[in-house]
Amino acid sequence: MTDVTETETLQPVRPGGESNGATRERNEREILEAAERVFARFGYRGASVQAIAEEAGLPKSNVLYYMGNKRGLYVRLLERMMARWNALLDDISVEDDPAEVLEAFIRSKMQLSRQHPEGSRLFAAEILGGAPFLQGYLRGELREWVRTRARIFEQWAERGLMDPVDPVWLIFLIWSATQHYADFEAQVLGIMGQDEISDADVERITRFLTQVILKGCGVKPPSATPG
Amino acid sequence: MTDVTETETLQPVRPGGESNGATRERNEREILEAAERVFARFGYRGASVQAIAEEAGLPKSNVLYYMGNKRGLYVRLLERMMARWNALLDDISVEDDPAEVLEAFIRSKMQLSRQHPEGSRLFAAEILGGAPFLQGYLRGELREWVRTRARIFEQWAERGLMDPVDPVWLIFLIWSATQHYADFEAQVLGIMGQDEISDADVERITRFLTQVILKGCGVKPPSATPG
DNA sequence: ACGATTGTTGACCAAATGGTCAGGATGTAT
DNA sequence: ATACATCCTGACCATTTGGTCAACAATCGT
Repeated sequence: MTDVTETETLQPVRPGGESNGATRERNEREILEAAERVFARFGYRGASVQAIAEEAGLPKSNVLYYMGNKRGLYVRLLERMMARWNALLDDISVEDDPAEVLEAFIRSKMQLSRQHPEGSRLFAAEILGGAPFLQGYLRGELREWVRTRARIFEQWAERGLMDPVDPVWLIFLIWSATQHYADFEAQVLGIMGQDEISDADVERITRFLTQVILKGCGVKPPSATPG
Repeated sequence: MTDVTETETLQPVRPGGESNGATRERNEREILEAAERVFARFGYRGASVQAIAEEAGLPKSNVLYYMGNKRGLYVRLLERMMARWNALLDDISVEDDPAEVLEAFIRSKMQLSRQHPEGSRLFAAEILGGAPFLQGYLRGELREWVRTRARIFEQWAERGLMDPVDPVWLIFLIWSATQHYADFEAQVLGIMGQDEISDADVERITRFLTQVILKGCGVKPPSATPG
């Protein structure tokens, strides 16, 4: 493809074959997806390696061959979910438009719940159980993330761009409202009498949340900044 | 000790002993509370009867003596939680003031999460796992409850008392926002750097949610109804 | 005092749990 | 073809699971 000639001489030095790596990659991917479903449904303790193996269509031994043990598999899934999380935490600045930022925030969080419902539920189950594996993350990275956003919200309020609401609770409000459609999907479906949440539903919900929350916080809709 | 002579002749007419009933009541209460904690933390499958027994300070056999089996115990806890739920679902009418009703709704839901955090988490875990035991409730009672409220919200909108937002998503928004502080308590505490949510916090959060949601829906604050 | 109901619990069971391991199958590169 | 690493998996293990049961203790109404 590219001028990999040099690299080719370098890389194959790795132990074993390379298409083996392909097999590993394929199996690990399927195991991870199966495990995500099972852990999300039954929680860490309630999920059995056997159930994960069956979900993946593999013998239990094979799952353990790739993943080592149950705990490691679980931690790996949590880390993968945190990585997805971090991927959409693009930086914002006081100079940005509050309406645009908040809408983008709601929209991206909604999409994350939508695209990875099992991961979302896995995370929820972990927190429900007291976050035994995520204490550090919550009190570290995530806390810092919240703190920096909160400061910006406060500055916006000082500039009269939005009401002086508590920024942390605003963040919690957005999190809970968006996460709800993944975590409580069974409840939402049961009440709406449907068997799935359509893309159109998601779009409407996103607009609803954006409208209510922005208006509720007194955020001025995006406008050409006055000279 | 006291002049119980009369009472003794009257009450014991009941079948079996009466202090027996007291013993049963006391033990069942403690078992239910212990079980609620354990189920909330580990989910249905993840919770073991042994763990519940230890939490209650009783031998496993004794727990099973009172509760029959694990499934029955779990169902009983769910029903107890649904009963608490229903207790605060007082009827509302189109004639009521939207602001008052919505505030009361937010406040009572917040208090339910506050007073029964384990029950709240138990419910959340059940829904997370696909609501295997609550399908009927969701598609029946609860759905009907939502439908009647939704109609009233719509009528309020027609009368210009609030914006024409989708009433069902408004209900979900309130549910998620309030439930969040019980279900995601570990996250909230981790980020706020506290080890408990104080009464004052709850009051402030309630006010925040009321303010943002009412304003966001264009609900006119309570006022003396004009002529 | 006495029979009956209720409460208590250790011993026990088949099944499932997470995990190990030996031994073979499958490939890959030379 | 040979050597070597990866892949695969059934057999096996100690422990835990939900649940039963029989024997015993406590309390009750009479």
